[in-house]
Amino acid sequence: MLVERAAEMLARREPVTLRALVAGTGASTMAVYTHFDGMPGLWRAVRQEGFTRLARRLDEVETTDDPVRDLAALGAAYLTHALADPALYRVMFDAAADLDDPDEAARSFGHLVAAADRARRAYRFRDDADPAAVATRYWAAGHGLVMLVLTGVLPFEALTAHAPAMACAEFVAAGDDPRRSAESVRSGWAGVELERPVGSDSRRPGDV
Amino acid sequence: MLVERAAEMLARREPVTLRALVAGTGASTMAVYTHFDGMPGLWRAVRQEGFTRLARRLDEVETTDDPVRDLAALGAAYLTHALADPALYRVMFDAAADLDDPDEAARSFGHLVAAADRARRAYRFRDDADPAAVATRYWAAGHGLVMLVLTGVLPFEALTAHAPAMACAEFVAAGDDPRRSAESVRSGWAGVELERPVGSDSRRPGDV
DNA sequence: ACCCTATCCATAGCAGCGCCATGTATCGTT
DNA sequence: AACGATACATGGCGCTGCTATGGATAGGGT
Repeated sequence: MLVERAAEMLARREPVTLRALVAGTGASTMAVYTHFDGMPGLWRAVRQEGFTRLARRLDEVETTDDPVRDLAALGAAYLTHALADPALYRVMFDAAADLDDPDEAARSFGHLVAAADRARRAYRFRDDADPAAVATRYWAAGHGLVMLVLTGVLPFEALTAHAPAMACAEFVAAGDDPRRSAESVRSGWAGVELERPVGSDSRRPGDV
Repeated sequence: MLVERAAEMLARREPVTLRALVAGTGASTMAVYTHFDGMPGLWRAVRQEGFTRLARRLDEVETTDDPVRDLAALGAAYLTHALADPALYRVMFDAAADLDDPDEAARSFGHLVAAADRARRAYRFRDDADPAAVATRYWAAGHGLVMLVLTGVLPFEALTAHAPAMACAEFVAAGDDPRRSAESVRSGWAGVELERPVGSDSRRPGDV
């Protein structure tokens, strides 16, 4: 499939051009137009693929009786996804509002909202802590951190140095006890080993 | 100057191409090569211009005897800068690690570190709260939020809905009292009216 | 006053890009 | 078996960033 091939080229840091994409597949450039309605359509499909992979990864995070731990685990899975294919992650959020099926992205976000709501019902978060708001802030914080790392502004080590603390900050702000929060986050991150991306990403505007 | 012109075209959402850039200036395409060493060099200069404008904006934020308020005010100025020219902000962080003068970006960051350090010395933050770490987390959180808004993932209203709360979360995590923190943030945001960008940004990969 | 040198820029043309009009082949339907 | 629809290969268009070449201008040394 051309979308997978595009994702591979993205991961290999090859420029994803129309001709390079179809070369070797036996297909011609027209295939991109009949199936994706041109390059913008292909990029849209690639973004969709990125969100599909993310959803798959978040689906695998198991639900425990500690919802704050689950939130931390979801965050760790999210960062793992971003590091697994940094170029794909950047493409995902280059125009994340333009997807074929926005519901898939919403479904991933729903994992966060559900966990936040469970934390509220378990009296870890305040009763008036809006789960959607907590999820949004948690997500935005993680997105910002990982983006700064992927663009080379912050070093790779910044992820492990700051991600758990930032998660804790949001959870405590939502009402969780600081000590319990720290313990849950530690537990949610247990076994997660973030892997440094293969090469520093130094795209320029105009690159893919 | 070609850099200002590029920034204007960016703000007008015109595609910034080499020929369109020099058209009307009397200059020819070669000027970009003698002065900027090609388009990548021009983009680097545009990013630098973006960080210069940011630094100027942060310089104007006054220092008071409430360092947490100052942190909030710096954050508000940062978001104001991002909204003043969303396209420029996106270009800035497209390859923010590649600048002619990285010290300028560091100087802006230094404002945050200095304010965090003053908060620590004023016993608002814990004594072991590393000012650089606090500044980094605060920055990452704000960057993530504003990026999600600029890419159209979150609505404009998300800024005012979440930015102060996210700031508070970081400050409290650094040791500040929740009530005092909320009051300082409110004070730092006083008078700041974020303006919705002119049009929703719907770039695609390959666009500028 | 002269020329030599260095810098800058205008011209024109290159290869590559996304895109699409056209003609051909292949498939499923009746 | 004949038809209609869909998918694809070809070739070329206009655009992009880029650069080799040559002309113009200014500054300094003799």
